[in-house]
Amino acid sequence: MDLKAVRAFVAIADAGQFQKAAVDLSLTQQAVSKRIAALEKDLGVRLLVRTPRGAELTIDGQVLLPHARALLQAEERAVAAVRPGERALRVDVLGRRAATAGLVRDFHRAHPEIPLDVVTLFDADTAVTAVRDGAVDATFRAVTMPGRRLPDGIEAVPVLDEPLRLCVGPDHEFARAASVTPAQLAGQRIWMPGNAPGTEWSAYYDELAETFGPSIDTIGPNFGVEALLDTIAGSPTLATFLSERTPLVWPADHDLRLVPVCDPTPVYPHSLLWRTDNPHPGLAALRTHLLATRPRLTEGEVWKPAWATVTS
Amino acid sequence: MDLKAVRAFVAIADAGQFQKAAVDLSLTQQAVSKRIAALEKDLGVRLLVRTPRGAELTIDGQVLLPHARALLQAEERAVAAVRPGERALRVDVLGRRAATAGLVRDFHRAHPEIPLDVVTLFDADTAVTAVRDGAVDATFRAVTMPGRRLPDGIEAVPVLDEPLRLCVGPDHEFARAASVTPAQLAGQRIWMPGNAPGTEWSAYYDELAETFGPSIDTIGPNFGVEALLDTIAGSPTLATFLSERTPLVWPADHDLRLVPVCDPTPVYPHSLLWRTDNPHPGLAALRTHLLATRPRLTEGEVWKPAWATVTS
DNA sequence: TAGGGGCAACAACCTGCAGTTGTTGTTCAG
DNA sequence: CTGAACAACAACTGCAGGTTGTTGCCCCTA
Repeated sequence: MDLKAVRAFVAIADAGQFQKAAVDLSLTQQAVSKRIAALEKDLGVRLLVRTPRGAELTIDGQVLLPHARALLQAEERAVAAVRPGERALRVDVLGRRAATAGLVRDFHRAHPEIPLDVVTLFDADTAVTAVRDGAVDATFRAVTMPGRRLPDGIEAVPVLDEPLRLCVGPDHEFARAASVTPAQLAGQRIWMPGNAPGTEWSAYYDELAETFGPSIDTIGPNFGVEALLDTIAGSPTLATFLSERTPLVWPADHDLRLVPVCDPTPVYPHSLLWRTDNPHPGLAALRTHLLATRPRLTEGEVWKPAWATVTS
Repeated sequence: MDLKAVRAFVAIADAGQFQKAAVDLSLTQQAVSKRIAALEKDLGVRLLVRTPRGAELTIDGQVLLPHARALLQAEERAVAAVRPGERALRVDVLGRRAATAGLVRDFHRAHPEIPLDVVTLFDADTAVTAVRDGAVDATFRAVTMPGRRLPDGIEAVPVLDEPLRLCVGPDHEFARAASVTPAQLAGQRIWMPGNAPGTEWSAYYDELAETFGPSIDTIGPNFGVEALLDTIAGSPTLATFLSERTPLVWPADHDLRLVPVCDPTPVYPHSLLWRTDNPHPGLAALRTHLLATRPRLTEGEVWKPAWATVTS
């Protein structure tokens, strides 16, 4: 299917005749005629009945018309999404399964009128660079990276401290525990696949392991969260960290437990980063929304990596 | 924007490299490379970063990808809508403002899983022919047309008797009447634009005028229902017929009245027509839904044209 | 460190299609 | 009966989109 032909079809449906449609499209009548002939041959149905006074839609034409308009609209949206200037608000999230993706979803529900594009960049470094260059308008990250400082003109505000939960199967040693302490995790095997080295997730878990002693496998093949939970559910020794905010379709036949971790509670500190002089109107709305809906900090003592402390 | 290029882009995003995408598309790597180059030039942004081990999405590429998929999906739906066989259920309604359009909307709400296309054909004759030829699966019409009989193999069942309401402005003689009788309408001027001669609407109002004596203008330019209501609201003599089921955005500043017509109540008899041997699964669902939600007949005496009486 | 493999871009060529101009055939209004 | 309006048909042309052949880059391995 050729979009130029579709555009010609819609133009004729609007104009009622080939001639006028051709003028609208800055083409000759013959060119329009050919486009329609090609489209009709493509689809195998007649779309227009040619009369001496113009053209009328056949039944198939009537049926196609709204779909054709939708198609052109989809094209327009696609082009607009990457058009420099006046494009949709672009937000980078750590991962589509992470809690920040939920925050963005909430924002979209609250402000459906603001066009939104969500991307996932490789690591905080890439994300900060992208924000600085204006390639994305905002990013949810744990600031700052170890040994790094934010570039000038980039602002950050903490929006969510995400407490970790230990996810274990029914035969695990902690399956019936009301809670565990990080100290109890020393020597445990915790599996966190899908965290590429160099990302701040990986750095976070590395520091957590170094501080409290569990062995955390942040590498290894990532076959998706379903496969991960499958493995956890069947193992008496393996565990993983999950957030209670992680939007999951919990498999009904897996008897998994989410055990809180306390004294201190390891939290993953999400902040919103943006460029101070970014004039995008959606950005201000996003900041306002996030601050308004920001939950209270976790009660009790929390732990986060030293490098992740936000000054604000 | 060229759909072939978009398809190449999505193929690369899925495959991770030009080479494999080219194989998937049954093209050479060079052709795919050219398509992407053209697309990038078109959009004015770089979509892919070429690496020695394949290609990765840029930020713009990440943003475009879901839009590109949506675009291809819209194309697929458009093609499917006119593909002979296994296409969506096609229903013809008298007009998108008429009550039958509301019935179809209700059906779609009740069965969103059944793909539906709505068309509006010129008159009952065209509609019945279309049903006979299989071009549409069902039509809502007033059967039978004067002097016509339904072709063999076409079945009809009455689904709605739509009572007419007289719509008048605040200065009209009947503006404060609780109801009027058709006999009272003798000599009144009633304006029903947009009913082309030869359609059953027109035939209906002609017979109504002949039976009870009002003068009904079924011709004249149709500037849309808003313009009609505008005129009615300002005139002390003009009136029009509306159905209370007509889905309208009632203009707040127009003090229009809908006066019931009784003794007898003129009703517009909508029936569903379909081809007995049409195997479309959605058709059975539509019939079932309509019969289940069919309202009781209007109370009191009703009037309808002799030719519109349904034998069932 | 050299060599081979894998990948994408570049170059040259070729086919065909999309556009143009010119013309015909049909219908309708005056 | 004639002219105007409209769409289809015919012939020509240029370039877009494909092909094959080749280069250049990077990475892995011996």
